[in-house]
Amino acid sequence: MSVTIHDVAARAGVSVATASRALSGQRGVRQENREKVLAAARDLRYEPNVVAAALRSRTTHTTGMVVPKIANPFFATLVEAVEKELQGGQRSLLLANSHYDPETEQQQVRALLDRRVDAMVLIPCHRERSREVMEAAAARVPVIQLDLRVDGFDGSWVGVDNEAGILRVVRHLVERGCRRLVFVGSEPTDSAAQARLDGYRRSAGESGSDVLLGDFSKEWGQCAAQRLLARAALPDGIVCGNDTIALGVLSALAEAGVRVPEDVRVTGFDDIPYAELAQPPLTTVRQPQDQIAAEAVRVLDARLAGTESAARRIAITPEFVERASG
Amino acid sequence: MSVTIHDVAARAGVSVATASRALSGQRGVRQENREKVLAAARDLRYEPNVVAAALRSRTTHTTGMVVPKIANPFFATLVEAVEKELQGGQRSLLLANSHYDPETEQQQVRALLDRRVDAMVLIPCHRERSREVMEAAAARVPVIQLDLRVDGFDGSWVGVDNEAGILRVVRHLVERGCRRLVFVGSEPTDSAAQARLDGYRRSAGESGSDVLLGDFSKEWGQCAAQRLLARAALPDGIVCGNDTIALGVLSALAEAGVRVPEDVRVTGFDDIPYAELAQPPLTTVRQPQDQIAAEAVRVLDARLAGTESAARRIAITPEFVERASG
DNA sequence: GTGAAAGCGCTAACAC
DNA sequence: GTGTTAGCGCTTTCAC
Repeated sequence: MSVTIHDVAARAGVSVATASRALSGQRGVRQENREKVLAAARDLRYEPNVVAAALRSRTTHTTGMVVPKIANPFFATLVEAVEKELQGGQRSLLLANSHYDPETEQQQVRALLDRRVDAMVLIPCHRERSREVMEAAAARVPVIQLDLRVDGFDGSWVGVDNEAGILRVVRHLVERGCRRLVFVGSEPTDSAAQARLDGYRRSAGESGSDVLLGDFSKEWGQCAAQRLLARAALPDGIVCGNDTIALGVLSALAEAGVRVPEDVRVTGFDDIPYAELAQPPLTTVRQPQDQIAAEAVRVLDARLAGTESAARRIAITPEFVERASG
Repeated sequence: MSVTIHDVAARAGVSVATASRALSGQRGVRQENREKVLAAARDLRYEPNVVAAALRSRTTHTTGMVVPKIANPFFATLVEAVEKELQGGQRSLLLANSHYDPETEQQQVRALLDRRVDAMVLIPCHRERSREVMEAAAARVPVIQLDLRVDGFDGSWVGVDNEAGILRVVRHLVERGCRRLVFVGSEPTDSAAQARLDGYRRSAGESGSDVLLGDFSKEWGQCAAQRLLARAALPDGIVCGNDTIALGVLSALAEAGVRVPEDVRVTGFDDIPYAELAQPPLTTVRQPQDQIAAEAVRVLDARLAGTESAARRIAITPEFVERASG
């Protein structure tokens, strides 16, 4: 069979306890013994069984993460950033996808809990229907909500101030002379969709009621653009709920021969890598994903260390990025 | 503490052995007892400790995956597809990122091995320098190489026929009248970069030697386009190593006022979701990621079941997608 | 079909 | 500082 800590201890001429201490870098082992153990481990090509360690120590050094859709570059970038933060602390990432379905999300969270993750990074796919599972998770391990959050749930959250972002966009468009705005966004099933819609309604004056709601896909962007093209008059500014929608809108407008920004200005949200590649490059609102991920892991670490127990809400003000489209 | 299988067994009035058998759905338990155990588990809200089960049974029902860059939508889509396939078999995905660095890749694979994953899905970031770690991994658990592979390593692989894809693109451009082609791709550090470059060199005739090599980023696409613009004469066709490069090329050309496809035709590879949104929409080669992921999991399952032991090489012919850019 | 008992490989008390 | 010992919670022989 494979070599165990007993073999290492025997070869080093110490007990398994000492071997364990030396291997896990604890202090309280004589330097000479520590070296003997490490040498023995190397010689025998010892590979620690972290499953056994996890069973005994009740910590798996694994963090669970559930995202609505990995293929969305915005979430993928977030996953990458979280993975990178955890990596620094020698932890692994157990990843699951909810496909924006609260029931799948619930199963996934349960599976992660069964696997005894130490902590969880969750992007709850529904403002309301994700509450139950969030509470269940938070009752068992430290949980941080990333980007999205559950209404009326008293848990920690890190994300951007979505309303402020949209306000900034609308102000910009108005300053550029836009008078007839329209919002193309997602049905407010998740908290970001809700906040962006709220922000638009509050800041867009008379245009505040002109709103087209679907989901956060490029297909919806294309579809919404078709509807706008079918109107008697085009708006002079299209505020999109995210970049993917905006990219869809842009492609449909280009196909119809509408000029951006001359005929109509278009804006997005998120600043995904493809926003700057659009023709024209997309004016948008940048989410600092590395910062969001770093804060999230920091909150989790504080909870794990017992340093902090109260729920934290960290809203980062996003950065407005002006490009040619708006 | 939390409720264990002993509590469930006690409440059901059976031994832990019977409880274990009933809970894991094994046959050889009287129907009546099975139901009593299941009812007890439900009443007590029993949550199995899969860490303990894994220690004893030596299977974690977890698959490890290492990708070069999660944020790349091509890889993200692959991750999503693999996750979906595993999900069907009640398995979880431990995900890691190599950042295209063989040393990081090695650490990540080691960490996954330490965590006793049952199998691994690897996208080796380097044709040569990933060999050592691939061999180490393959010696311990079933491993499948996805998309990329290691030169001269006798392990299973699932991906597309990259050469065939490029051949098809070049043929198309030549049929459209292109005579002065150029290839903008990545240095052949990974197997796909190599195969695409080879395919171009073999099929592009006299243009076969006109090649600009960098990496698979949009920044490189933009940079390469600048270099082409600085030439005395523009080529009439730009074959890009992937879509991200092509999107970068397209944006730089648009900024310079070059018309696509009138002045120059541009093609990509992968068919990421943003390819069809480009202006003009990008002609490219589609990789059937769902199919690739499904085949990969199937190969792994066959190895785990002991049904198959020989290395399998599955090359899927990719589909040519003609759009306006080429 | 069922139960008793023996570990899986490790860490954490506790004694020295 | 070090060793002995007792489990972590489960699955899996092996008897019956």
